[in-house]
Amino acid sequence: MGSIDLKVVFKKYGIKNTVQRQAVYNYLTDASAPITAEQIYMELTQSESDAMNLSTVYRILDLFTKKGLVLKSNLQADGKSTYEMNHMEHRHHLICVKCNSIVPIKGCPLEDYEKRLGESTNYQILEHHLEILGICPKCRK
Amino acid sequence: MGSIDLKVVFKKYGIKNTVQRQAVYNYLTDASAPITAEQIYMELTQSESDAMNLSTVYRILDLFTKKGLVLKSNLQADGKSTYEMNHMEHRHHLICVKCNSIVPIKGCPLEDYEKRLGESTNYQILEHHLEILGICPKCRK
DNA sequence: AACGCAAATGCAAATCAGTTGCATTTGCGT
DNA sequence: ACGCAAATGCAACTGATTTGCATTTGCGTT
Repeated sequence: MGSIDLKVVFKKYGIKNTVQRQAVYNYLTDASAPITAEQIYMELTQSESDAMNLSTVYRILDLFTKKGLVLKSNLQADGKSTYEMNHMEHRHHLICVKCNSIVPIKGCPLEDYEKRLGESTNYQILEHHLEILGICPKCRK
Repeated sequence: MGSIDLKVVFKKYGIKNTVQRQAVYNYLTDASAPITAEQIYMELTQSESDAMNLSTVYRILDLFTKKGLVLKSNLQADGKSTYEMNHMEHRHHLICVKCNSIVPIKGCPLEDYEKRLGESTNYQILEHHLEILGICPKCRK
């Protein structure tokens, strides 16, 4: 968890080191699911030491997203954007609708499909977001 | 197109018949891609005869969505919601990151995959959300 | 064919997520 | 330790969507 490590990580990405950025980074690292800017703000603000302004949270999330450290998505039904760490390897998750547990899925079912889709539509396909919802073995009982 | 037909359709869904609702319904029926409330409002307001208030458009879209007549989604990166007729079939969309246009994709690449995934993980798969981002032919130039 | 009332609409004001301008503070290279 | 560009805090703003309330409209009833 050391702040020394983070300084190095940030430098690699050309991101200036600040306490606020470390707090957001650490919070995102610990988060097991995509979260909203508001959630991050609320949580951090509760732990006094990491209090910061909401607009700063937005600015940091935008920065991290631009630098490729974080993934932003708009899939939420309520229209709020969510953010999560970019684990670099393209990944999808299986979400249990009962217990909300999230499990990463091995492999991506869309690799070939994307190629074909790009050819048939003449779009330059850049990326995709996929989440699969279901009920996990434990909750099925 | 007939308003007589629509009256019947509405009644089937328990929707009271009004000129505004007919106008929105007809406009959505003719639209080939998901559109925003604003777009519907602008278009209808231009054709004098169908002029109506923006909040009415929102209310009608909410109603249609609740009744299952229309699908709402928040895929747009710019935060606007889009609406389209519910053709009852499971659908995904291709979103242009430059112009934000949205095009429905024929077929779902995940049908078989879901079945296999369910077997291998022992999850009961319920549904999935997928958005594919790219650059459309027009914007590629 | 007019009547009455609940539901729908118009309008303006409110709300909510996210953004921006600007004064102040902080990190980092020298 | 110094100085300046970049980051933050704060408050005001934006743009999409929602809401309260007065007015209007659709539709079953007489």
